[in-house]
Amino acid sequence: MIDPSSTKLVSKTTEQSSTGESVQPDISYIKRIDEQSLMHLFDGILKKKPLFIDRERLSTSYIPATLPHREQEITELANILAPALDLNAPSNIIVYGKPGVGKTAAITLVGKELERKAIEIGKRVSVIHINCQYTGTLYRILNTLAQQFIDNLSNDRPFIGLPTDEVYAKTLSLLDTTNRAVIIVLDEIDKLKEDTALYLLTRINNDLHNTKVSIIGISNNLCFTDPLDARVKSSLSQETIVFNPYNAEQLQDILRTRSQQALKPDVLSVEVIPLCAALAAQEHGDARKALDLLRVSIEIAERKCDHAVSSKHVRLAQNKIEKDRIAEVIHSLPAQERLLVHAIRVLQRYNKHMGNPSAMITGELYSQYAEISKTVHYTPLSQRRVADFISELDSLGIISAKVISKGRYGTTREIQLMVPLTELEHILQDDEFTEELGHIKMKNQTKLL
DNA sequence: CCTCCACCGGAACGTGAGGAGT
DNA sequence: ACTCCTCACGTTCCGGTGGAGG
Repeated sequence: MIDPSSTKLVSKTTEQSSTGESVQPDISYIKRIDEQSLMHLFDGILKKKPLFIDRERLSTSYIPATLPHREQEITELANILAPALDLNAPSNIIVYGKPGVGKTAAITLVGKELERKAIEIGKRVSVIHINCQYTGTLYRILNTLAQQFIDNLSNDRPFIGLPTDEVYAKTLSLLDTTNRAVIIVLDEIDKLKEDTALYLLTRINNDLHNTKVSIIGISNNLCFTDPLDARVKSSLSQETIVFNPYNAEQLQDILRTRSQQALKPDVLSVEVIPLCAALAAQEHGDARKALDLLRVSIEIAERKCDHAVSSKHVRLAQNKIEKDRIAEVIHSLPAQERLLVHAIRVLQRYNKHMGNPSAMITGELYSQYAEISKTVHYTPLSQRRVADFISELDSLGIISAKVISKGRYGTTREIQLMVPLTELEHILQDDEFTEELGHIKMKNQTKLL
């Protein structure tokens, strides 16, 4: 976030000093801002009565000491992992469950307890968490693993620029220096880009003498093992644990427990927790969503200086979360994909103007995109590539793209904007292409009119 | 019933940036 | 300078696909 006023300050002062004359930058107006507003900038905020005691407790990254309604899964995990304390390799586990059902939290909790217990009884047990979304190749996984065991005092460095088999060999030698158990947690294991990685990792114990390794794979996708090699599949899923979605009542429990620790008493109206829970339960019982909703509701109430949070704040929070998400997604898109969003915007505006309620189709959208690209002096990408962008925008929830057959007139995708047009236009207001495309929209419309 | 359109979407491949060892 | 790798981004090719229309 860049504060526009601060950029103005910078540009003004540099402008003055760049004239070449030895003039001191005029800072009188800065003083004015200081004295008149900045001095009191935080006063009002500080005067507001905070509703939080400990905001962190409602953060999705906070891992509480207990996880309500996950006792059974935690016990199961602990039973399977217990052999690690005798330096035996526990069975490999696959943990399934939708986002926000406590998979990662439960495993982190059990992992920490396992490491603590190991220290207590004088054994070496390490639990290493790797997110395959960011570390999706064998090479990177090996590097991450190796880094955990590199002796800080030695000169060993992470290896880059070596053949993968050499990195594998070096990682093994680092792992195998002493008797220990290592549990590798592969979060979002379905994002792993190489099947060979799983093959090697599940057979790693054959190449080790002192260390025992076992794998915990976490996946949202129940079918992710389907395309895998049968040997990998059986070795990876020796044990399977499924985390079912929380229902609304369980979500209420979670929210109550957390808010008791996070908030001052009597801050929440009675309907708030049931409403947050119900809204999150609609989306596959996602506790993260429920917590976000509650936290943002409280923040909104706090900002409005309200003494209690009501359903009104929850609704506002729900809107805000969705708007922020869409805006963030669109702003972070690469230029070509944003040009496609502009094409959608222009077509949607045109259709609305013409009173034409029908959805866009791929061919139509591609032509509009190509025209817009040329206007801003970009080379339009191939239709194949743009088809992938359309799928991506669909999965991001910005549009809905449905494959339909128009019979003799071919197969296409019917594309509908899922964000209100005015909101999309608002989001694109400060986009780098908007100004240049402003007149095109008009030209296009008059031409088509 | 068959044809055929306008795409879909998988597969294979190319390119170039970037990082670090040799 | 070269090697060995990842990774992002893109293209071309081509076998489907499903229903309107002949």
